[in-house]
Amino acid sequence: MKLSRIRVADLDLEKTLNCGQVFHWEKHGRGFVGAIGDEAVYVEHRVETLKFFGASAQTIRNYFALDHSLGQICASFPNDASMIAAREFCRGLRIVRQPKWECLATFICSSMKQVAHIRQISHALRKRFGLRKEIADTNVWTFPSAEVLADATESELRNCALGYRARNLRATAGLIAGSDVHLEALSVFPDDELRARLCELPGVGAKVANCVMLFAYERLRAFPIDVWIERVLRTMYFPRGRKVTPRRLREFCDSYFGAHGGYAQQYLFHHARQTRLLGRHARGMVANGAARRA
DNA sequence: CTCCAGGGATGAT
DNA sequence: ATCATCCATGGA
Repeated sequence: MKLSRIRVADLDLEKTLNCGQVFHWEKHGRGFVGAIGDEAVYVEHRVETLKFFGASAQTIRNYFALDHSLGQICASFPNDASMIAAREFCRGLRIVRQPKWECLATFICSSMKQVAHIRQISHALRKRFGLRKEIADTNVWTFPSAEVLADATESELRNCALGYRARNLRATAGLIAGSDVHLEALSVFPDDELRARLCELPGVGAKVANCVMLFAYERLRAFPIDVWIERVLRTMYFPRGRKVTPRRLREFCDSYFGAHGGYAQQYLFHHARQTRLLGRHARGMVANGAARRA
């Protein structure tokens, strides 16, 4: 396995692959193995250098979004205490460009699941329905197509620990496979219409739609609000807020975090999770340092 | 054991 | 328009 190299500054591969935007990369040796589309890939980050095998430099650059200017993106964040801390902690974390179907399907499976279990579901679906590839003396599996999952029975999907999500995944796979919906074609729509179209799919609501927009359609303004982010918002941005409705939270996020709100969201999410801030063992211990309301 | 998780769909106020 | 419930499953 002869590794190719790309010069790259401003990348934290570990945070990028473990922050909860993508769920199938696994540590292997000094790097990670996974799949980019149907290609099995090994990647390893050294100082200022990304070493890789299994795909073209162009594919690697595109997937890891090495063209995103993190300097400009971070400069666009609001300068409150929470954002500054998250920005510092997540230095080098990039929002990658995921294949659309894979991202949509995975996030349909994500509802009411911890990140660790989403990884388990992703792996189970790949191993049961995907294609096995060998890389770096180990195996990885590609994500199964919508056609394959549409042909699976609900019972077969439930065997991948999907629970009640199996019905939604199968139904949405059917719409994609039957050409009722063309995920690539949705790229032409502006954010609001894209979100509305995605929300028409079974198992897709505002949160999942925003994840798919951010992680697969490169809509860097999309701001998914999940239970973690809601805790961050209520604690840091709306302390002593009594009647902060979901609608009010939504309006705040869309206006306050700016053009790269999705990046800001991912940084806040990963920072809160990794530092166990606001977790159920540390609730209420973050009274000071709260950001001033906008 | 209990509690909770990168929510969504449905039906009742 | 907001609110309550249910939905499977497994990690912590």
